[in-house]
Amino acid sequence: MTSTQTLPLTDITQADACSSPLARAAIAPDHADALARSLKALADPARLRILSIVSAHTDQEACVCDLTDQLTLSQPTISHHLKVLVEAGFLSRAKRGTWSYYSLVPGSLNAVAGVLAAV
Amino acid sequence: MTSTQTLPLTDITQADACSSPLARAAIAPDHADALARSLKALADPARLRILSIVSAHTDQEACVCDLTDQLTLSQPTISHHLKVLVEAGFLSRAKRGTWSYYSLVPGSLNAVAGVLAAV
DNA sequence: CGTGGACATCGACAACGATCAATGTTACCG
DNA sequence: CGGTAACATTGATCGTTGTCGATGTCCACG
Repeated sequence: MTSTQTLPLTDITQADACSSPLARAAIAPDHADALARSLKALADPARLRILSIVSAHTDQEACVCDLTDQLTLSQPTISHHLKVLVEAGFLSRAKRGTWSYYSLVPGSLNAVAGVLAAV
Repeated sequence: MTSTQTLPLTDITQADACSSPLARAAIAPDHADALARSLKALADPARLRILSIVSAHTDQEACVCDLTDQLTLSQPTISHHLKVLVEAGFLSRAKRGTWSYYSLVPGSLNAVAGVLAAV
């Protein structure tokens, strides 16, 4: 194949020759920022285990004593993680008597997973 | 086939009265650790934009000059983010001539999304 | 009331991570 | 051969974050 160098398909307005054309638009910066915030709330082993323990219960609900029992972390640390997950919209808090019950926000995890797969 | 419905619904070794029974097992600690590492690599706006820019190209491939053009970050910083994404298994690097081309590892994002939805 | 239990908040500390300037490395070109 | 362009690596800085002990708050129960 002689390298005739004839590739005038279009006069590409490309910045450089190394670049290939785009099939679609990239993610918007503020969208990336929001998704990164959600992922940051999930990107911790303790918080993932908390979410899993909560969702493993039959009523999708667990109290803090369930978590302090299974995680080898101090109670203030677990409270901190719970706060992060609530503020990120993955858990909701309900106080009944002396106990605080945390439950999964339905669809929140699947929403992030869906957005992530679409990146 | 033996039914796995061997749940002794009676007196479970429940720690406290506040706890409800479990429907399934929680995530394993080392599994949570691995997932957290993957999510940590994704939990950054710049890295999400990099992945999006790469996957927006028709051949799922982009060179560094494409990224320095669109991201308002220094070239060393972008190189750092690319290294993180490669080591996490989301991107692969191919050097051709002077240029380095990064391409998506097929299925890597969907795999994390799937695991995340199953937590 | 007062006491104890369940949980949240505060303050501090150590480790991590995102960023950049400077420099190094490699390939292409005259 | 220089020289330049593309990209990686290094070193340093500085904000962020996971963790814990100490303390505070609220509720239940004698």
